[in-house]
Amino acid sequence: MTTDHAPQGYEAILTALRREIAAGQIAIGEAIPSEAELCARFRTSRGPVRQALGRLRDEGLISSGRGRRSVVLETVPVQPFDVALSFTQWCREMGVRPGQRTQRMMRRPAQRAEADALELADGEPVVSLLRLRLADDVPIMLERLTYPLEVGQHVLTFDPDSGSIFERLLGSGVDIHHATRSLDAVAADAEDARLLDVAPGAPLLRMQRRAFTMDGRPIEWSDDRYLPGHARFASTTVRGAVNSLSLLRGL
Amino acid sequence: MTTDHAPQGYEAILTALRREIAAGQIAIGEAIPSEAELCARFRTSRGPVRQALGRLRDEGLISSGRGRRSVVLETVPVQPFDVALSFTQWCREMGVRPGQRTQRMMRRPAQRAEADALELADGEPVVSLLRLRLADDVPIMLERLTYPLEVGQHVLTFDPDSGSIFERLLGSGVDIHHATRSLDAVAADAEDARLLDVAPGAPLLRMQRRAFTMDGRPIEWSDDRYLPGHARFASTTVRGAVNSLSLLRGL
DNA sequence: TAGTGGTCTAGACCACAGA
DNA sequence: CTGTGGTCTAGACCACTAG
Repeated sequence: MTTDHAPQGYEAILTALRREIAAGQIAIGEAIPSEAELCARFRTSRGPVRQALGRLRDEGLISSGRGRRSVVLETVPVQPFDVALSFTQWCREMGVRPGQRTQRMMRRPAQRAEADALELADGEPVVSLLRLRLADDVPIMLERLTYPLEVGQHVLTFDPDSGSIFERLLGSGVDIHHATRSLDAVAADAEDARLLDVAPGAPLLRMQRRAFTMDGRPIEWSDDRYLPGHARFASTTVRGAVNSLSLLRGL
Repeated sequence: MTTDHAPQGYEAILTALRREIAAGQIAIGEAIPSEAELCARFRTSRGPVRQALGRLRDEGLISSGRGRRSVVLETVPVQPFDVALSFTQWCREMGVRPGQRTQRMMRRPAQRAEADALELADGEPVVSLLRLRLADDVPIMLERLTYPLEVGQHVLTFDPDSGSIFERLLGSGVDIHHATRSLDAVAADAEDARLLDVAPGAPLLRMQRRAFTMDGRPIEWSDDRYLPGHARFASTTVRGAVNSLSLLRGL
């Protein structure tokens, strides 16, 4: 669902700068052009220029401050929303071939944790999947997905081994607007161990996710368990910018 | 290092709205005042109002879009920079009593991984600490901190059981400007197991962090291992907003 | 002191959602 | 259709940094 038209307005400035930084045309530690120079180059006023620079700052790509030139930081790449939610998109971005082996797909009554997460009554029907995800044919992650029936019907009529459920849902008009994620570590249970080919009790990195529509209805609940060493999560925090990763107390 | 003066300009709008949302004066799912209303209320133009709203959007507190009113989301709290970097600050925010039991503090030559992370030559002197961190006297996290000597000297002349190293460094004029963090899961080694009181091999949530000055010099390298169940990391991602948590390939 | 980025003003046009 | 938020313009003043 990524539009690949040449961006206009402040997004043109944003992608141009992002590209130049990524390509190393502006080295780490070097100053980017001043706002005045960017205004001239893109024939625009300061508004759009500052909008683009603000985004780069929030992403941790540059550092700026009163009186100083803005400077390129050593940085962790920031991923767009789609990549953040879709294993398939993530693989593409990483240059590996995404794969999946669906273990189970079923319609059944919601268990308590699922009902809570999806804001359903206990026992209401949900669609649940258990899929092993592969990168270049190597098992990397085990995902347990749960959808309310209304959403899950689009999944039931879909071959889950054929590609991205996320893209399928978007194509079906399901509007995923925002998501919350929680990261912790768990010991592999028997099923995890068998499918990911590790010893029972081995440490796994778990990401639990809830996805919502614009009006706040939960439409997906997932429990993804990653093999450490094959995947990790990263973030950059800059003083004065937004910091979207929080440390919370236990469940 | 948090200034507590009454904020001015767009920050006044920001904190006012944040407070109202936090206090539940605007319930989840409800619309916040329109931009025009906020302009009138704060006697300002759209610029500052939009600056405040943009921040709230990036933080995942509200959702907005063309033609629609902006709406309060169910949300994960966003933590300021200090809280994100300081266990002591985090505990205060969470309403628990921070504690620490320093196991080791020493000056020694850098090991290879440390030298890499701090951009030092192999064997250059560093200051390293091993501290068990407690919340309400319960062990929660084991931290291994490493500083280049130049920074570490401020730590050596400090009683590490007396409080926050982060605050000590800020007070010594060490300017921590940005940080990168990486999250994965590891099995507890013998030392971890003994200090955190778990079985060897038990899963731990690991956060590795590098902190930098404004000009990009690394000034801290840390490896924090959290007991799962006592702490987890969370993030909210909103379509169109910045997403500062990235999934990366293995190390 | 000259130039920078941070903030603000007071307008404007547009795409879109909801009544 | 009206009002909303998204974007843009062309100015302005300020605090600050670097030369």
